[in-house]
Amino acid sequence: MPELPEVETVVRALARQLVGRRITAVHVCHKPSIAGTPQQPSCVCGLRVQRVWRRAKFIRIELESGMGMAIHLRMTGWLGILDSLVLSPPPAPSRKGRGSTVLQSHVRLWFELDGGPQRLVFRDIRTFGRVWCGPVRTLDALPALSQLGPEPLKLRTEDFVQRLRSRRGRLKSLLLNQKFLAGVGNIYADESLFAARLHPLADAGSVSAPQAAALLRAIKRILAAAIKAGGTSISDFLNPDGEQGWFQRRLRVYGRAGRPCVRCRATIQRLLVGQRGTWFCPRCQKR
DNA sequence: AGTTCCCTGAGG
DNA sequence: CCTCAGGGAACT
Repeated sequence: MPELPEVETVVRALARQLVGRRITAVHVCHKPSIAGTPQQPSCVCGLRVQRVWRRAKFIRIELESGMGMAIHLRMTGWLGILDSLVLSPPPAPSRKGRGSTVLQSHVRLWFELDGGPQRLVFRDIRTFGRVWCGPVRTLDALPALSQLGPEPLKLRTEDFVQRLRSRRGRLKSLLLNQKFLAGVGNIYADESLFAARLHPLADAGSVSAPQAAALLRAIKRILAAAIKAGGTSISDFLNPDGEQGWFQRRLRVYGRAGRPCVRCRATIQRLLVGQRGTWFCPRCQKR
């Protein structure tokens, strides 16, 4: 489930392999993956990749002539460069390998690259991911991109404190709201709230200024550590080279229902917040 | 602000 | 067979 650190991991790996390459052809095998694209993906053909960067959980690829792409992996999207592509059916349930063959199932579209057989491949098991192609200005104006809140790693404490304390509602829901803060998802919201000892159901407006400052510090520290670890691989996430991240070994509360809190040994509990699984320590995290 | 729905695979 | 995983658009 790619969140900010996983998308950053993808972007860093892709930038190395993709900048300077020219896209020569496009194949779309699953139309819904390009629903809402301003122009057909073929609009990027013949253009050289100039920059690969991240905004929130969006991958941005900028090409010559002011053209570009925006890609959202949602839960099960994967982006990478494959030397060969032999479209294969989804693996049988027993085949849980991480080998290169698995990366060739659920392929939704791919781009051919100049100077070789390599292809930029987008695969996505659950088909929630999207690829948008068109002029950079048009992509920037898409509602999902233009309405994004600030990047947490660039946000100043005083700005976050002010934003948070002017809002009402459940603290965790606010952290997941991409218009409020861009890039935090379910895993890092729970981990940050745990680190800051704040209850996921706390009312945002009732969080004190020092608590809010501590929360942003926790968010920044955890996101930075997860980027350094190459992201979290709970079920699906693999980087463009097909490798797992290792931040899942450092999760302190996410997915640990029924197990003892690493700080106080109370039993970690799970509840639903906005239909999202939410893990917290009932003793450490006060409302 | 809160709920529903989209989708496929894993696990009970 | 059932439930769960979850980002975000669309809905109430």
